[in-house]
Amino acid sequence: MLKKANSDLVRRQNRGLFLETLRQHGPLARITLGHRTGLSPASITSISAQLIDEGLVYSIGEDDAVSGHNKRGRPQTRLALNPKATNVLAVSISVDSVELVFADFSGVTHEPAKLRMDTYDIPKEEFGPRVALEIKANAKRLGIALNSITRIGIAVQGVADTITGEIPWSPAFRARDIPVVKPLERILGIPCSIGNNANMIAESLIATDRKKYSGNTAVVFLGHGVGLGLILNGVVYDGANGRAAEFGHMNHLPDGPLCRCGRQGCLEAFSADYGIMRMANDRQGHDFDVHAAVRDEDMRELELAAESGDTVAINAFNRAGEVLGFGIARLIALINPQRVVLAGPGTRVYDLMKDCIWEALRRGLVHDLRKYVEFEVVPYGKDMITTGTLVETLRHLDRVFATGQRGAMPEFAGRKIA
Amino acid sequence: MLKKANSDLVRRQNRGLFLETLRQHGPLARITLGHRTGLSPASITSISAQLIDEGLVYSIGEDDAVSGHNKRGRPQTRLALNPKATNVLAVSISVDSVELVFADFSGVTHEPAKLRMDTYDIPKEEFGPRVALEIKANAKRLGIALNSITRIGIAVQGVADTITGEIPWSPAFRARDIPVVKPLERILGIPCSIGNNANMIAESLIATDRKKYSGNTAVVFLGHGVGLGLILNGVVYDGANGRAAEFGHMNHLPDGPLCRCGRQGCLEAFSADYGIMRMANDRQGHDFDVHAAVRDEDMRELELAAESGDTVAINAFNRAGEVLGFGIARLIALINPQRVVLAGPGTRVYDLMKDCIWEALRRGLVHDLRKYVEFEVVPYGKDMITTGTLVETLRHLDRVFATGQRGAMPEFAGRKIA
DNA sequence: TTGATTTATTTTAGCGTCCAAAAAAATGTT
DNA sequence: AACATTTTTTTGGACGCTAAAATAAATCAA
Repeated sequence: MLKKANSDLVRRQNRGLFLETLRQHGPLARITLGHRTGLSPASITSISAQLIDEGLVYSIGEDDAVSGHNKRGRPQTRLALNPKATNVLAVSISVDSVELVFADFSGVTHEPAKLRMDTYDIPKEEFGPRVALEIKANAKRLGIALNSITRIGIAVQGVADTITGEIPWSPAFRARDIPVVKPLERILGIPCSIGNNANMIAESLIATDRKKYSGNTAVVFLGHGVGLGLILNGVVYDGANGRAAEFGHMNHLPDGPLCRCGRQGCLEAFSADYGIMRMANDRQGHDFDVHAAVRDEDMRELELAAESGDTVAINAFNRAGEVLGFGIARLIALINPQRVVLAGPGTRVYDLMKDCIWEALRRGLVHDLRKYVEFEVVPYGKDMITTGTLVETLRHLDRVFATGQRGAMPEFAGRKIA
Repeated sequence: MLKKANSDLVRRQNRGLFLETLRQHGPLARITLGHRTGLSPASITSISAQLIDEGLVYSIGEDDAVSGHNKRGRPQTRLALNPKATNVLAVSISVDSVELVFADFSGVTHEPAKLRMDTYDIPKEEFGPRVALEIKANAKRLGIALNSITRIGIAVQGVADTITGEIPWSPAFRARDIPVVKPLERILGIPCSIGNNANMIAESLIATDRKKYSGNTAVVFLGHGVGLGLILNGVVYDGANGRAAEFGHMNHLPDGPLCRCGRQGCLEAFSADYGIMRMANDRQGHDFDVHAAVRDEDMRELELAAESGDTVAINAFNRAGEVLGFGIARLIALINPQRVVLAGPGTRVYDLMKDCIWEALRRGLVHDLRKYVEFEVVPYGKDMITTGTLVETLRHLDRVFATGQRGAMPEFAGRKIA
């Protein structure tokens, strides 16, 4: 259904386009902005005057060697996002650790603050306040005024409900339905949003190469669990309850091995670290505790064993790859993405899984569908999650600022710092 | 990524909104259009004057008892889509049959023309021309000038590639990659588009109850095959190659029974009519010809047997339901839709499958995801497919006409009728 | 019958945003 | 110093929307 359009929409959209373009390409001269956005020089002048006036954008002089344009004529003056316009914060939650990354409006980050926290056993109503406390302390430490932060993005390992702002289930917590967004907003008075790790990785991929990833892309995250970020028509897909893409808990084999979620035969029960470890230990029975976190060194050891020819270890990784392959086959049958990206620490052993993934794809997917999909394994950087969270958060702010009326941000009205 | 906005966009969007609103609600007075669209009376006057001038809309007098407003004051004059503005055509392709439904711009249809055609054995390059011939003949018979038809929508059982306009694979054809859109466009000189049945059913559901279905909805079609129409964020999802949602060929069980697509263990191999029939005949081996169409009377007979207590028949339907349930569980894990709709002739025996579907959902899906999804079985009307096709086609035209410049329709430029 | 009242539609005057074209600015070239 | 070149700003107008005023067309009430 279309929406009513008027000059307000035009302003919002073109200001948004202006900010987006600066964010993507970095500082640009007005003339270049004109080319990139398709707007006329006159409009660019007008919009930039406003944005400069509002403090969102500033002029960074002539900057000597503007590549390619050191000819004659009036020199270009480049415009940039004003770092001082506002600050944002990315929070990444995983087992026993919470990471905070502060950034300014131009996207420049401070050194990440990695906090150890006993997430697993913390009472659920204490978690939000505890994080809020840490945020206050670290902001203070870095000399960032709390009221200069206009938005907080949160990434979580596990299921994130983007609508309620809670964590319905996560390997990081024993408890369920942990409220995060509400307590943080209440205590800090700053708008928050939450999403899952895989979606954030998808966001960071879009940011690094928009053209490549902004079609229909599925980002499969391999690690302690198996996650999925879906980019559909250039936008990260959230589902009806903000809980889409529970790829790890997509059933592979009815009545298969026990999964952390309590069901049997989920993909994760084969292909996540604990599934692989269980398989390697040949312990299908209930003497294996699926809830125990697999220690990184144990996993490394298993990888080494496989690489040096241990058949039991190799079989475990092969099986993980096979099941993953069938999962991806199902995914492709449903979504028909242009591109499937494998990411996460689990890709370290991609070589041990590769052949089985492909064999499963051959067995489980018609050639017509398979042949168009491009596969890619991306080297995993831990910062992909916080980067993606920041990108998402800043883009949201761009849209808000594009309205050009602070009044259009109800969440800012009468905001007080607790 | 945002797009540049200007007054052109505003015009397009508001004219589109105007037409969409009339299409959805039927004839409306200007004042009501104002309320529905959010546009001011002045704008409505201006837009309607243009559309009337262009012949897209006309005034249908006062029409006596305008419900609720037979009070005093200046009477409303209602506006309606002008049936004479243009004509469209929906073509529905299935095994041995091609159906043509002509409609005018207001959506009023002529009696469907159901043509018998030996689709299965027709040489692939003859199919398009053959259909074109039938279209010409039937248009003539109905007194519809070919050049009054501005768009043709085609629905097909099986896989439709919306980008190439071909049918990569369909149970209706022995051949593969049957060109449809190109020959029709070449011979008739009319823009065509193609889609699959399940998507068209999804379109027709959106048209009947926008509010209910335009969130995230999955429409599962049960019949000779198993299809899926995905409505994501209110829009029917097509995938990267226009071939999304090959739900029927989503693998259920590695190395399971042979499917028509040549793979083993596809969902369809259990839950489509031929899968059920094979199971009932207890013929897992290769003495069962998966390519033979199941006759409707045989299927009815099996249904009757099951309903009167035949355990073999009951087991076949139960198994079909179980596999379908696991398929839906996987679908929900990936997409997290608000609503899952079962449609198609296969729903006749929903009662025989219901319990197994639910049991499979219980086994294959975490409760957290399951609890939010609403299930629905819609009575199947054969016309859902052509209705959906027409709706989709007319909406496309609305958008084209909304530009207000025939020049904006490159496909119309210099069009000649062969 | 006539004027008051009511409701729908059209007209008028003005606003915001965009854009083409002209003007101005700032530098290089000769 | 005059001209050339390129970027940016200014000017003047177009388009589409809207509030408010004007008009239209009916009912109601005396």
